[in-house]
Formats: sequence, C-alpha cells, structure tokens
Amino acid sequence: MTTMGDVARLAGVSPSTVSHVLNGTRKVDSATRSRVEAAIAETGYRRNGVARSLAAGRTHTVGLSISALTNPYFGSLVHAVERALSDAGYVLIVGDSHDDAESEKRVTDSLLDRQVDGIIVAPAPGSHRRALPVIAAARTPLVLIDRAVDLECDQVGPENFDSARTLTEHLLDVGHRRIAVVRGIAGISSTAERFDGYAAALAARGIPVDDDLVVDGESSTEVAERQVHALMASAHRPSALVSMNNAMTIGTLKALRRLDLSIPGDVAFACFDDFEWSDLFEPKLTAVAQDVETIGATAARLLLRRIDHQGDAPQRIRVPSTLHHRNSCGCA
Amino acid sequence: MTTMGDVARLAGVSPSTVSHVLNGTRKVDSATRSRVEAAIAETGYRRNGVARSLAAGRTHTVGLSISALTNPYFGSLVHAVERALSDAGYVLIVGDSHDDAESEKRVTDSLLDRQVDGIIVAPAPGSHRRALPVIAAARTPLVLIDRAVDLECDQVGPENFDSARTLTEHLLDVGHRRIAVVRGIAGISSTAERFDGYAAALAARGIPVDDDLVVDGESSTEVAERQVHALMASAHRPSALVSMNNAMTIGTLKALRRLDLSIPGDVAFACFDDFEWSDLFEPKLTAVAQDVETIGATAARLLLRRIDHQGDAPQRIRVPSTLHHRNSCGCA
DNA sequence: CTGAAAGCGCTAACAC
DNA sequence: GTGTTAGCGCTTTCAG
Repeated sequence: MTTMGDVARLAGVSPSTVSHVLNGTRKVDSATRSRVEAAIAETGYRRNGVARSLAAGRTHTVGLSISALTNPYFGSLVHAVERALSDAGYVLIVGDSHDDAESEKRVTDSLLDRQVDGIIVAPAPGSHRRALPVIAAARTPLVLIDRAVDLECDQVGPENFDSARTLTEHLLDVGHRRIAVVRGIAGISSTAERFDGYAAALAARGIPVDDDLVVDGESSTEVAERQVHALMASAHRPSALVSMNNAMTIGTLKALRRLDLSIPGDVAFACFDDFEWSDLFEPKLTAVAQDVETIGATAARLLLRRIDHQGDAPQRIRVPSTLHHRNSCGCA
Repeated sequence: MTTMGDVARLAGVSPSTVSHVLNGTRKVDSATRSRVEAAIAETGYRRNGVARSLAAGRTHTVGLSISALTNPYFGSLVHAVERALSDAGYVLIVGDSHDDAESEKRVTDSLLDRQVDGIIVAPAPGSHRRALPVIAAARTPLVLIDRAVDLECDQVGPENFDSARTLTEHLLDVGHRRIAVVRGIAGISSTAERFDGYAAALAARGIPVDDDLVVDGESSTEVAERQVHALMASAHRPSALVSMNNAMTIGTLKALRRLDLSIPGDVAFACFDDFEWSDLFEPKLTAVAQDVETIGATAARLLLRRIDHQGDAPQRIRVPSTLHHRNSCGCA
C-alpha cells in the first residue's frame, strides 16, 4: 500500500500539500501540483477513505434500513435513494430489517458503529421503541421513509388516506355496497391510513365497516391469498374488493383465479400500487400508483440537508399518488 | 462523543482492556470485565467503527456494483447477497452501474477508496477494460455475478445456454419453424449465451438463424416493445417468439397486445425469467426461472472465502435454472 | 491477567 | 504557496 507520505516524498513536497491537491482544498502552485500528480500516477496511489473519514469526522456514507428488497416497490425506492445520494458523492449501505424491530435494531446499530453521516429508515412495527430512540440518542441525522411515526424528525411517504378513499369511493360509485378490504401488516402507519381511507369512504355513504369484510393480508402474498380465498368461498362474499398493496394484490388475484371468479363480473377489484403489467392483465387493473421516485429522492434530499444543517425544523412530506383508472373496477 | 479512553478511565483500566472486553479478544478477569461493562453502560459508549477499521485494516464492508435495482431480478439478487453477508457480520454498499462502463468505474473506485474488504460486480458491457483491471490492481477480492467475463476470478451466474436451448427446442417440438428471438443488451455474456442456445436448438433441427427473426431488445421494455411491434407488423412475421429476459418479455407482451395478436393462437411464446404473476397472466407463461437466491448466496460465499484465503483457485459456478411449462407455448 | 505505547493514513490548524 | 505537527479512536505487539 502506498500512502500519502510516499507520494509526498516522491514529489518532494509535504503530505499536506498532497492532501490539498487531492481535495482541492487550498491553492497549490501549478508546477507543484503537476509534480504531485505525476507522483500519484507513478505510484498508483489511491487514497485511504477510512483514514480520511477518521481524520475528517465524516464518512460520506448513508445507511438505509428497509425490508424486502424483493418487493419491487422497495427496490425502486432504494434505486431512487441511491441515485440521489451518489449524485451528491455519498455512498449507500443497505440493510434489511425484515420488518422486524429486533433485526432493524441490529441493522441500525451496525450503521451507527460505522459512523454513517445519516440514516434513512423505513420503520418496522415497533421501531419507535427500539431502533429509533438509539439513532436519536446518537444524534445521527435521521429521515423516515415510507411510513410515518410519531417522532420529531424528517419524514417522507406516500399520501395514503386520500388514495385509499378514492379507490373505495370509486367502487362505491359503480354501485357496490359490500366492499371488502385486504389490509396490510399491523403496526405501520400506511396500513392504518389506508384502512382509514377505506372506512371514511364507506362512512360518507352511511355504510358501516363490516368486520367480516376486513381481511388481514399482512402485506403478504400467501396470507392474502389464503384469507381472500376463505372470504370469497364463504356465504358473505362481497361484490367488490380493494387490496392495499402490491404483494397482497397478487395473492388476491391468485385466490380469485383458484375460485374461478371473474373480475369484474363476479367481483370488482381495485388496488394500491401499480405494476408494470397492470394493463397487460385481463382485465386491466384499476390502481393507485405511488410516486416512488419522488419519495426516494426526497428522502435523500432531506437527509443531505439535515447532515449540513442539524438545526432546521423537521419536515413531513406526503407525496401524492395517482389513480390509474382501468377496467378491473367494472365501470366500462 | 465518548471514546474508549473515557470508558477506560471510568472503569479504572487501560484502553487496551476495554478493547479486549469489547472484542472478546483475550481473557479478562470477570470482575474487571464487569467494571468495564458498567462503564460502557453508564457512558452509553458506542465504538467508532472507522477508527477500528483503520487500526485493524479491515472494514467488514463489501461493495456491490449492479444495474437497475428497479428490475426485480436484480432486487432479489441484492436481497440474497445482503442476507448472506449480514449473517457473516458484513455490511453491503450498493452502487448502480447503469450498465455503463464509466459509471461502473466510478462506483468501484469509490468502493476501493472506502477500503471495502471485497467487491461483487455484475459487469457492465466493457467492464473488463475499465473497472475490473483497477479492482484487480488493487488486489481487492472480487467476485463476478450474473455475467461471465474472461478473467481469472470467482464468478457465479445462471446457466444460460441450455436454458435458452430448451426453451427454443420446446417451441420447435410444438411444430414451429419460424421462431423469433428477442435478445438482450449487447456486450454481456448472458445475451451471447442465450442467443447461442437459441441458435443451437435451431441448428440441431437443420434450421438456419434468420436475421429477420432476431430482434434486439437491448434488455429494455421500451425497445423490445418497439422492435417486436415492428417485426410482428411486418410481412415476415414468425409463428413463435422467445424473449430473453423479464423486461423484454413485458415489452413483447405489450407489443402483441397492441397488435391484438393472441398467444398462443397467433404467436406461441416462451421466455427467460419467471414472474410472480406468470400463472396469473392469460395464457400462463412458459418460462425459465433463474435461481436468484442461490446465485446471490453463492456470490457472497465465494467472496467471504476469498477474503480469508486470497490464494485459492478461482471458481466459476453456473446455477441451473428450471423450466416452468405452462401454456403460452401452445402445447396444451 | 493487564498496561504502555506505537502506529493505522489522513486532515487541518498553525506557522512561516 | 508550502511545511509541521497534533490529533482522529482504535488495535495490537511487547512487557510485565
């Protein structure tokens, strides 16, 4: 390993000059600079970022705790965050929380140990009692993404309530009265907000929430498939269905297929999250698309700002979603 | 920031003892250990991983250069790699290469600067002339994933040739003679290998490759849609189609839909990469599923092994794929 | 079983 | 415009 000292010696200058030409951090005579650059080229010197971070007190590294990269929604989120961060010269460490408070804590502890300059968390259920307080105590800049938590810090996520209400209202407009909802995993804000949106739409029409029509899909394809199958095979089958995320939508569609129920003939259908193949599917899916790009980019932006200005007031941003009206809702 | 020195002073021991209780790196009297632990708890001390890495010469960090996390295939790959790595106490930095040699070089340079203990690369076209030599020169453990390159280093990827041949043969068996292929981005091994598999299947039946039936989808949904549309609207329309990856499959299906061509009635279809919704689509897609989990886990395993044993002979592993025979191929 | 001390490679005052 | 030097916080010989 060749170090800055080696380069300095070869160029006949001091280490600090080498440092300064490398970082452009003070004026260096162009002749000197050339000698240094030649020495760097000759030795194949490459700077040691670890030493640099230790001395400078900054790692230019950001951590992200998230669950299930397998889910394209999160994949896109990571993608958007990574892009924004790398444009700013930062690098991204990703850790999978498995949507479990314990694993999430392990991930964030490891990020904190590594002295990341900031952390973005898609909080797992129970996060506010485990990981989040520790991050706050470490005074490491923090941004919450995708899900809201009752905590004084920057937060970005999709608009859930209105979107879920719109989806439900639409089904109501088509004439449905018995509308079932497939709800996500308990303990996270999006599940609650989307459910509330559903309930609000019904309430506005004077329809009470019927517990028999609320199925817990736990944000999982398998669970949703099983639960929807049970519901649709039962006596109190609804005439319409709303699924609150992409994974559960697939489960729901599988269940309907297994029961040989047609959409929208036997049941109307609308869902949260759009798919690349939404209009390839027959019938084309009426869905609410989240603006993942914006959510991710905003999270990165908020974090970078906070890294530079610890003091600013925390912001909470909701990114609007857009309804893609196609024909699974049956209102052709 | 409280440091190890602070803890040592409070516990009335030397910094080195604190270090040893923290790392379990030498025997410490249990009374002493307790005092140290108490001091740690009292101060809320958290170790500085950067200083640790500098002193120890290891970062317990691995870098991954990959393209398009948006693509669920890569998302799952990252997921698998991350899991295996975090089980081993490593952390993963991901960088997006955009399948471009220049960006890839930027990503890997930044990883090298950060002194990662190893790097996993899904080589972009041209990688062997830019990023890879630099990594090799730095003598940083390297594993290639997803795509092969003519280089002496560990490599893991899917089996492509046989899978593509099987897919094509199947269409041939159904009786098709004019089979078009939608081919991926140029310059990467999987594109070449899959195309060769296609060509080999034809050759075995004495059918020459017809250039008019080779469409370049560039691994992109949009390009594939455009090209397939052109082909299918032309005079020399094939009776069957093979698509060589997931993104292009979606493009292909969109094109067929736009032309109102039915599968398998108007064209038989088979593809590389399985989707969660493959059997939800009508007709269900006949597809080759790659074992992403295994590929990712293997890459991690190879890398960790090489980090510990620089000397071992490089391995090249091909993970077999499995054919899901459904009905888009039209052989009911 | 424990401590002293020499670095790890760099940054950033501070001095000239 | 350039050099000196004191750290950054930890690991790890080497002694005892």
